[in-house]
Amino acid sequence: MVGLRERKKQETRAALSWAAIRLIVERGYDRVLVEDIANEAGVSPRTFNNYFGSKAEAVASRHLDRLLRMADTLRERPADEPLWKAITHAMIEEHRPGPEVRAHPRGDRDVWTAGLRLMFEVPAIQAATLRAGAQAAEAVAAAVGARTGTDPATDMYPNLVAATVLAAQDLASKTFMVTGQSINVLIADAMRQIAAGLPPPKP
Amino acid sequence: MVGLRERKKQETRAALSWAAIRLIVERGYDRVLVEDIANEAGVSPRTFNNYFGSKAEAVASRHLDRLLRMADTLRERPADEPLWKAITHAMIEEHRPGPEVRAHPRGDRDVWTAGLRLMFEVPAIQAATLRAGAQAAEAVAAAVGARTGTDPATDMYPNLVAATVLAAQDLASKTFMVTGQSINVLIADAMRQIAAGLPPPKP
DNA sequence: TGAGGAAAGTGCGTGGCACGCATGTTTGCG
DNA sequence: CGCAAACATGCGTGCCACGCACTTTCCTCA
Repeated sequence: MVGLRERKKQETRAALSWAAIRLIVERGYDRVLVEDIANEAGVSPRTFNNYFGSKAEAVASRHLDRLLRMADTLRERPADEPLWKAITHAMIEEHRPGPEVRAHPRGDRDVWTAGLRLMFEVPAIQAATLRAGAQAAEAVAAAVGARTGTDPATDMYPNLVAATVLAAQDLASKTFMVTGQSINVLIADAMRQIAAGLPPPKP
Repeated sequence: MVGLRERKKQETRAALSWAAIRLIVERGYDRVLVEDIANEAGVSPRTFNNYFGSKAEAVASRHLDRLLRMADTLRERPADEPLWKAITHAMIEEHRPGPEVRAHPRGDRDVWTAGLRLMFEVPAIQAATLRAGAQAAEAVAAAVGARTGTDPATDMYPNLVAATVLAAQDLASKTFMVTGQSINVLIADAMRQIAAGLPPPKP
């Protein structure tokens, strides 16, 4: 049962995050005040900091949500599916624009890549994004642990897998941004190389 | 030729970083002002921000330096050494306390682990540390690219290797912090698993 | 060797941010 | 319907990051 309270809260959170991204893409990071974002989202400036600890965190929160959904998706893959196949599926799955993206006005490719660019180029946002990745890695490690019968608290294995997966995700995004190749292909390629032990290319 | 100017600068930088770590370990992150750190390092508060953009960055800078030295070390390994062996060597090499650590009063194990703890537990420092890792990853990718004849700008391979190596480094540190196992053993183990393609454990 | 210039250190001022606290307002539940 | 908890808001505060102008220190080259 999801109360109206919880729903409103998620809406406000999403509105703030969207507003932050949109305004910062338009004007640049330090020409956007917290006040602007709050106004855009129809909420008081003080409320902004009830949801996010900083502008950067607001921008990164959409990334975090996506990664956490990926971890959930991984949990729901059939248990007898091979690990690497399940992970690759989960990753690709979450790169399809969700309903809230389609519902949003002008949530198209340009805005998406512009947002990506922020994540890699604005120092404060890069830091927040990486931190989101670290949080998500815990969730992924838990999922991998559940699937392989290893304990993330004592065993490096699931954490290694999680960290590697997150790295592949970041790298595929970065490469997509630069070369424009299909992100699904990039992800699949990265995962294939990792599962093969990253052997040096034979020249 | 290294002028006195450059030397002084590095000394000030190191003094600020040390002061930041020491004070924050003692009192906690938000009970240390930039002013305190500057005083401790014998420099004006304004000067602090000529070296670092934030308290967190000052703490993370030692980590960054270490990782960059690791990239250099990797470049200097014999060219005919297998890639994974060279990387593992470089990683372990840089985990020996350098001369500036031994020279420093009380630069012992407890301070080291306390500093590590900061990196994982204080949000702002975690973010700065991760960002340092991302910077270092570029240097490592360049070294791997040089060694394998791949181009980090266009090829995912060296970047995948770099990201994975950095992840192993972080994870080994974290595991060391929790379990107290030998960091060298942890690094070697992590690298072995990665080079083997992270196969799921057969129960 | 000493004068010019670049780089580093410093003091001051400012806009903005993160957050504690107190208060009003909405929501869920018995 | 009414109460308690959760949430939104306003206000105030301490700190921070940084621009600018000025002084001091060091390097270079004629």
